[in-house]
Amino acid sequence: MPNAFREPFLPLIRELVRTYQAFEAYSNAHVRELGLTPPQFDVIATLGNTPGMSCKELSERTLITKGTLTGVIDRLADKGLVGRQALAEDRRSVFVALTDAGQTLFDTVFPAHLAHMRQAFAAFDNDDLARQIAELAALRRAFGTAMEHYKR
Amino acid sequence: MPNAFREPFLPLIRELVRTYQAFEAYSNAHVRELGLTPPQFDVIATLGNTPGMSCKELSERTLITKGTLTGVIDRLADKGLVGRQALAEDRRSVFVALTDAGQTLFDTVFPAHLAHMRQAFAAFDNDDLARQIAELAALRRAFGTAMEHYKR
DNA sequence: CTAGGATAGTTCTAATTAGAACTAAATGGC
DNA sequence: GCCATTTAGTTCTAATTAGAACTATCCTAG
Repeated sequence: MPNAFREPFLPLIRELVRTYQAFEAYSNAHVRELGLTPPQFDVIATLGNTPGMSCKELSERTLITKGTLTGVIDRLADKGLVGRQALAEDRRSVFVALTDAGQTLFDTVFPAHLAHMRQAFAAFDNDDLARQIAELAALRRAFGTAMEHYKR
Repeated sequence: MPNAFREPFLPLIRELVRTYQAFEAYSNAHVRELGLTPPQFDVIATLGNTPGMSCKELSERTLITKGTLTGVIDRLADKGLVGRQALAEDRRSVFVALTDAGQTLFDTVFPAHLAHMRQAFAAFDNDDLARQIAELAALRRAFGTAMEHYKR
């Protein structure tokens, strides 16, 4: 959203959007080479080395909306990578876990992806990372606070 | 993409994703109230106060891919907000500009949206903004550099 | 205990996304 | 001038997105 009006925050918005897109481009280039879509990878990564979890928890952890998550899980189930089970203690809930094939895939692709991402961060030390995290957190909180006021 | 492995950059990735999503949630809540989708708003904002431009330039400025842009422009044209024209000097090109109705809408919604976004940044001074821009730019360049090496 | 309200997951809609395929047009090396 | 290559925009596919509607289930106040 360019166009003048001399608002000093506009360049920051632009930088945030471009940084996020650069991240996605870099991360997703690798994920797609693994034969997965980005959301599919997120689900597998989140389920990896866990006994599984409810759709609700998976949605919260991956930030994928529940409507979309159903489709993502469907397609992963079709690939034989995840399985669904009813939950006895809450019959509205569905328990989702990696299959053996899914866990095997996780064991292969997750370390590879970490190595891929690590390359982008090679030039940053821990102080750099901590500083960037703090700046982003401040920004995120500002949007969250503004959102609370807006919804009022 | 949670899961241990103790990689110090993982929290930064998470923060970037969450900050971007917080931005989108805040920005889009307002845009949707204006009766537009986020990409539609971007196109109108980009075309506002300009004589118009080619699809290619519009795509570059909004970061909307050309396949998607065709659909976005189609729907804006259906709303009577933009018009298309052939370009005499390059017959492959299409020139896109706001209609009078589109420019009127821009004159109404763009300042409103700036005011909306300004609220989120109220607590930041110009030094804050400059610092955040610099941190994000460093991060973006790191992804860009890693991407160049990856493509090689 | 009961009923109203909240919730989990699925289904649905309109829109968007990446990227490929395509056609028409432009470009530039030879 | 010719032709191979590149490019602009459209069309297409599979997947995803936000959010609403829905059904079944759970929770809690009275």
